[in-house]
Amino acid sequence: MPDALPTPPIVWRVALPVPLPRLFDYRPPVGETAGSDDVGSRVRVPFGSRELVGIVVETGPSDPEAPEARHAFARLDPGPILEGELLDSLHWLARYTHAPLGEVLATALPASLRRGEPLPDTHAWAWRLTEAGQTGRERLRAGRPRRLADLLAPGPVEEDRLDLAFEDWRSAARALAKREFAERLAVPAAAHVVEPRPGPDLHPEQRVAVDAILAARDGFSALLVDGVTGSGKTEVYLHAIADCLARGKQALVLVPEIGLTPQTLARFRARLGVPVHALHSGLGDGERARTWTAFARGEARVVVGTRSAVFLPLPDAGLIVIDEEHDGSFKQLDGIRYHARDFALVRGKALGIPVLLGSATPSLESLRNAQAGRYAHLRLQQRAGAAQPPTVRVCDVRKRPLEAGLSPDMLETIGHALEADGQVLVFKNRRGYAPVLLCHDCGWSAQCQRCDAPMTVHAGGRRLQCHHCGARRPAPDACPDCGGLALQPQGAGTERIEEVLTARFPDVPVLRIDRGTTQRRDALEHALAKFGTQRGILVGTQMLAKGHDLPNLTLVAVVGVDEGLFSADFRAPEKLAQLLIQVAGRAGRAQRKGEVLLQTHHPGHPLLATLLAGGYHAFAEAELEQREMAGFPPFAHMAMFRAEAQQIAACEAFLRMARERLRDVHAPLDLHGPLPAPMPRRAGFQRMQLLLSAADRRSLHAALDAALPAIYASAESRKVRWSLDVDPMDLY
DNA sequence: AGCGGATAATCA
DNA sequence: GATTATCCGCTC
Repeated sequence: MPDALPTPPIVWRVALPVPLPRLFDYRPPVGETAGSDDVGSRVRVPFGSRELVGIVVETGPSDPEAPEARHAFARLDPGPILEGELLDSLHWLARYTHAPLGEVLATALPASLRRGEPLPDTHAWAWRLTEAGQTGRERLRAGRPRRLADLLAPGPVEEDRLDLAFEDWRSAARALAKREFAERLAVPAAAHVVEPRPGPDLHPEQRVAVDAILAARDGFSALLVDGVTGSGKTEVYLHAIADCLARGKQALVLVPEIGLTPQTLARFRARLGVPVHALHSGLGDGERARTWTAFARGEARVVVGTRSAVFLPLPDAGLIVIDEEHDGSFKQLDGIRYHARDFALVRGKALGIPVLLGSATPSLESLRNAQAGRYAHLRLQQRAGAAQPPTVRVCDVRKRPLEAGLSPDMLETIGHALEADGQVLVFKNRRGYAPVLLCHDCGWSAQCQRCDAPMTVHAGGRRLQCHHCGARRPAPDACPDCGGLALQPQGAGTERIEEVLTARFPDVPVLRIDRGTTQRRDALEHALAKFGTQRGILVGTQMLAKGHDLPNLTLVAVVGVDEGLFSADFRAPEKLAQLLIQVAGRAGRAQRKGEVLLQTHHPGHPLLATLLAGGYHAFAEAELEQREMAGFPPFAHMAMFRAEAQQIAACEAFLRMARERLRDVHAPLDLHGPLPAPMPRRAGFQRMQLLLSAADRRSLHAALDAALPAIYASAESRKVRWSLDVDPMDLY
């Protein structure tokens, strides 16, 4: 009988947050054993000279060929924190983005859990009366504290219920607490349900949509809720979510970065009768981890969140909603370049639940999927209530004198709207005073020192700022080249438009809304609330394009149309059409009929003509034909390698090497590049890119799978910062 | 990525 | 001739 070989120890195969496309083996801490139920648990391990937190993704006998595995320091979780559908879907995401699994798993976890901190408590808070409060309650004068005390008299009430029961209870609670009449206590976060409030009656189109969603609730399907502005898409979501909650299931609602307003949350809270969690970048680490854990434990039922909320565990999933599904903010542009909408669809499929995609201006990808029968297409073409669609007019400004880019006709129309006591929105997608500072004598213009881009003029002409790297400096008084004093701001941003309108209409308030004036999340809400419905002018960028109800808005004036008409990016027409429709949708949401004025030098441009004559869907149809003829997405599939380094030669060497490795695998690919990036120098780095395009997704992925090991291993890759972006949104 | 070790450039 | 910047290679 041969000698028994020593049995190899069972090791953990751990995904670590490092940019290396492989797993690392560890033996468990001395005295512990590894088993397959460790998969999904966090472990703290030594890695070179440092210490990292990783996730066990496999267990098995150690590889006898490999150097002996080190011992892990500790197992951090008693059981898996990533498991089931979420873990499977994250595996899929790592394969699809061709990113290391460890980095994908790290992006999916809230920061504190990524660092290895224990899962937080998920208790809720409630208020109750103290004994002094019980006896002293009757002596309180009528008012908020008394009202709150009466509410608490029968027993403790959760804060979520107080949110629904009366506004501003927090100040009343503080008053009671100060007198030691009431106290806050931790209570289990049971999914306490109060009676959901019924919404308004559905109109027939909404009814059809809701019925279709409810009929589909027992399995995966994608439903495109394609409804014009004001058609009541949110009401449709709310009905679907209420049904999902009534069946004891969880609902995930994804909204664009600027869509998560207090109003949106208040509306969901008021209607659904359960705690509605918010998840966005403004939240602290602790709060994010608590929400994540509450979902993992099945305690939380509904979340409204931005992109990263797509990573929440949903053990009792019933529905996923992606509102404004066309919005660019669903795509992450750095780190793991995932698309939250697409990942949500993958999760919905794995979970066996419906996924609603809502928009007034669906992405061409989604429309194509609807046409091909992969998505149910639910159209809402009527505006709810009394609202009527605005009239849209093109304002030809050729040969007209412009004042900060505003034509006389435009100014006159604005004046008329103000005389009729209306509100006017002037939309210009450029912040700052002017996009360029130019010397009229010699042609010099102010460029950023670290980027290939002109600096934007700010502060009424006194400051220069780079919108790409954040550099700032005072504007020069004289031209640095010729010494002349003929420096002139060229073109107009929101700041200059505000200046011109203030001078022209001195007796009405002019409010400017852009990233310069409105940094914080709720600042926009406050500013708009303060502005109210009075006669006046709003000047703003994208920020004003969606959401906010402005019931007295009668005129929307769009000034920067032309810049979008001739961009090299194949997605530019789609983005412009979506923006125009979204901005136009701001007008006439209530009783008063709205008017939209598009100022352009190209009144005959086919994009504008099609959009005006046939609306977004006519545009989309024409644009899809263009894309098909040109071989662009959604009729082709793309990926982009990007590289940046101090030396452009290093970028070029890396991308040429990548191109050769991709050619080696003989896949049916089109390779474009290496080419300079649209902005060849940014923040001091030289940048180049290599575009891959394939008629079918499978060959694109097969080629990448085959070529990436050599690309990772190459010497060239260590001399640059490089990334791979599957389904890039910006080619130029 | 991040770290340690090695080599190359800089300075009293 | 020692100290600081850049290059390399490795991470179970």
